[in-house]
Amino acid sequence: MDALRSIRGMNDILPTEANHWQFLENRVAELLERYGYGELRLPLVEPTALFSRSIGEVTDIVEKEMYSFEDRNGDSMSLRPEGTAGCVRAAIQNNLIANPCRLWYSGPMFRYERPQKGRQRQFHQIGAEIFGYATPDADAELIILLARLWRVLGIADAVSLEINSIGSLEARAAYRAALVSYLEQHRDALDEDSQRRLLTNPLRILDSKNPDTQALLNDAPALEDYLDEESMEHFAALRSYLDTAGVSYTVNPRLVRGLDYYNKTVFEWVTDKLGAQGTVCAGGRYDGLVQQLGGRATPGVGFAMGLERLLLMLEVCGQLPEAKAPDIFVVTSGPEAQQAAIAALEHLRDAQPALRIVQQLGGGSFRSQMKKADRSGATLALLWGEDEVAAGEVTVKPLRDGQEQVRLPLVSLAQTIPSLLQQHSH
RNA sequence: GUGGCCGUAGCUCACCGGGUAGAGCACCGGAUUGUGACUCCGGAGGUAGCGGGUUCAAGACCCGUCGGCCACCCCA
Repeated sequence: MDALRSIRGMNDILPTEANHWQFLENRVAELLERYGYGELRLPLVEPTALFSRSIGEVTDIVEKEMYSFEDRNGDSMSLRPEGTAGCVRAAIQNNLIANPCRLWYSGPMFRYERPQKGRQRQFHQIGAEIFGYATPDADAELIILLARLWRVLGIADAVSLEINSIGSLEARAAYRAALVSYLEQHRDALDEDSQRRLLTNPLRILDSKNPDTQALLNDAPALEDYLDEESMEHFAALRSYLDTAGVSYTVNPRLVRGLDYYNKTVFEWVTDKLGAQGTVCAGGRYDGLVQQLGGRATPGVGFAMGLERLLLMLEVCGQLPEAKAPDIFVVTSGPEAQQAAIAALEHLRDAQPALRIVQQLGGGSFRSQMKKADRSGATLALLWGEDEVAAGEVTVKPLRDGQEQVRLPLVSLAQTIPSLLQQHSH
């Protein structure tokens, strides 16, 4: 019988890697809490309509990338392809937006795409949203927080910030019409994908990777010429906050985003170190979304970062934490010694809860147990044999620095171990 | 959804249309019967992704399929 496999693009995270995940998740969570964000834990499955109404009916995400199905009641539901929609839904449903608030969430997202580097079908994001402030200081806080995060993670030199304003809904609609009208006159010069986007999502043509298309865009109407006064002021204020905070950025007038709900500010942190999937974190403002999803009109702004991509960044930048070796590896010889060791180790764990203590299971010759002790990377080996049991003692052998082993009375083990570890760790 | 490259031991990879498919690392045992690392000796581990075809002969060539990687697309 063929062994079953995980679904394509949905990967197991193995222990070594899980350490890296914990490291990253802990750093991000600590920082968000420091800025006063509260965690929200959200369902992985939501009504399909939540996503089609927020992300946009004709976006690729909704049209061909969602895992949608009917439950036994016949209701259409979907695995969430992103986090903002669910967060907004929860904020409305639980009336979190009665007052302004800062929220964050994390977890797996699902999109049916062809897997490649930095892109899988189940991927993980941490996102944060601010509700209730129309002012650009909210946009600035998020971006400044992120700049700090990259410094904390040691990847600040490898990412750069691009920002843009896509204006109000009305400004964007006017611009879209002008852009489409221009591009339709040059339809034949457009690449195939952009011709398709002309009908579905014309603004996305702006960040096409096709050089001919980009050349054509040089003479196209510019988004910034269509911006409304309020959006321009908002954008100028944001830039000034960033300047003051010392956050450097480039204004990319062709930066749009794939999701329909954005207005005014959009931003992306990008890198050239991850191949084709260079966006590590992205976000923007969505002042109409809460109302669109049935809540009282409430401005919002937020971001999401891709954890798989950030882990790749940490690896590239040499910022992953070292594997955790045990502090102590326990070797025993004979059944009496094993009995004595089990009892003694539980006392030690009571007295020193922070220690990582690994006991050899399944017996084996003393020699092979010692080999395992060495391979484990432990700082100290604790050795119990007949002699030690008879004497009520234990042998402590340093494994890393070539120092001599010592024998201790069992009763003093718990209090002596910390200084021995200190002394012999490399 | 489209295209390119790739599937041989747990891992990294060799091989050559013709003998029983190899190496390094890892693993197990021993040299050292209570002491790891360095060294030496031995061992286990493979239906060559799967299915079909060509051939006297296929792991190798062809087709299909599944999987992986990369790019397009999409986006975190």
